[in-house]
Amino acid sequence: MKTKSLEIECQNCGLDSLCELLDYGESEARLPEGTLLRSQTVARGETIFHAGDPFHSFIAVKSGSFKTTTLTPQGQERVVGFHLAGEMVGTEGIAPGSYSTTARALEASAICELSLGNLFKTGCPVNELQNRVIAILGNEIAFYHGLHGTLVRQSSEQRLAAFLLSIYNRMDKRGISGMDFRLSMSRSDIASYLGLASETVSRILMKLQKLDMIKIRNKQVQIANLDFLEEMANCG
Amino acid sequence: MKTKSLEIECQNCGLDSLCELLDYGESEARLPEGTLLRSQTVARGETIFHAGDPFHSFIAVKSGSFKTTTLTPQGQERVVGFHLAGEMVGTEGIAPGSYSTTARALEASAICELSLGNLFKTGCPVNELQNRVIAILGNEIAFYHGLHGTLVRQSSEQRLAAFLLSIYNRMDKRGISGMDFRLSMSRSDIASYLGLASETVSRILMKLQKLDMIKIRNKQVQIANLDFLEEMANCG
DNA sequence: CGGACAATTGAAGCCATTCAACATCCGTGG
DNA sequence: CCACGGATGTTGAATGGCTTCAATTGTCCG
Repeated sequence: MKTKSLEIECQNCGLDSLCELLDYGESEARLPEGTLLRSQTVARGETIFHAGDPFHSFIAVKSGSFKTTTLTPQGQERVVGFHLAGEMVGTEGIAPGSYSTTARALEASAICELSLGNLFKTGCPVNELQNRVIAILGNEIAFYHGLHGTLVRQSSEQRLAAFLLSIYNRMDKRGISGMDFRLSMSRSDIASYLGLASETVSRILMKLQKLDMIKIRNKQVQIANLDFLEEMANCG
Repeated sequence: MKTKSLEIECQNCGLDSLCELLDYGESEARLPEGTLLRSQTVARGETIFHAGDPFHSFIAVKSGSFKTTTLTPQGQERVVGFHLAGEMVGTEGIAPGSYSTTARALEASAICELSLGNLFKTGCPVNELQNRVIAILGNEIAFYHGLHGTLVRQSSEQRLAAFLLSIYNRMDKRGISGMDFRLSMSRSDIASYLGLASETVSRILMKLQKLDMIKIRNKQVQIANLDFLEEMANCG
């Protein structure tokens, strides 16, 4: 692609509240080896953890994007999440102690890792650290909780409109305009995520374009009428 | 109903890891007033918080059950969660600082409340307390995350079978046999939760009975063939 | 006992899937 | 740089599942 993968600012990253406490200023040198791994690059298609792997660190997407998938009992992949720049990946593994999904890069990406095991050996104020972990987890709960509304609506148009809006909102929240973005995932990934057939995703996207809500060219999406899109997501 | 609402043991409650730290033994007297409110009774139909209310405490269901709902832009209620004895309610409000749902008792119930504001004024070991809060939140993330698989599957049979299984598993986890239980919510509540029409819920439940997977009489459900039910939830 | 509400059942219509064919994109190697 | 081939995306037609509307039955609570 011609578009360079944009690296988000630390201040717009989901891990920032922890990083800030750990290493802003001169303190980074005091961290145990391997505690904070900045901007590890990940090639397109590469996985950063597999379902069943032990949970080992907090991971935030620094640039690019990931999909998380589970295997159905029949052995086919089901997409359960997309993770954009600035967002966390793999938080579902914290309490069980192991990941329940496999995370794969949808494009050339970069991640930051913060090791949980080493975290509490640092000399930094643990109270504050834990409070910020609690805040991060609370945000994850709120996000996953809010998903219900967008996934369990009958009309495929509503679901797809809501999906596009969610990407718009998530990018906007991280300080990047979401009016124009690239869908790094395939149509069938979207279909799997929303519980639709990939053909249906194609059809609806074309329809949204005919209705002048979006302009879509391959993977590039431009939101043409935000209000109209929101109306469709809400009302049908 | 003839069936008496069963109060779960503290050791099977989602809040227990916190309560244990706070007041087992003789320490309860030292807690600030209103920190821990044990077994507040809630009448059927009563709400314990509304969407938009400020988050004020960790809430666990001690007995009975609740539904959490949001209002669609058209003003109709959408069920986004059911909360059984031993489970937490309202955790989605922690990070935003306000609830995004309204929680209503589906039957005569009881809850325990643990005030977040007063929590850290106690003389108890805050580190350990925070660690347990983190564990609780992690569990919530894992639960909500796992929902995706059961909600986003096309066949209504699969969704309903998975729904019944989830109740079975959740009761089992809390030390109550889930082979025989009472559905405290209405058919239309289930329908709203799963994104189906209430008529479809009725039809599928009757069909599951005809297939000898369950026995159902009004709200009373008995699982007759667990393996078969699991097979349907997984394969179709 | 009666009335309101909830649940079941039937019939018709629509929407999404499925299967199939075709078009386009994109990386690869000539 | 262009041609090629596999992968991905689009489009069409037919089937089937779920919804909708409607009527009936059943249940709960005054």
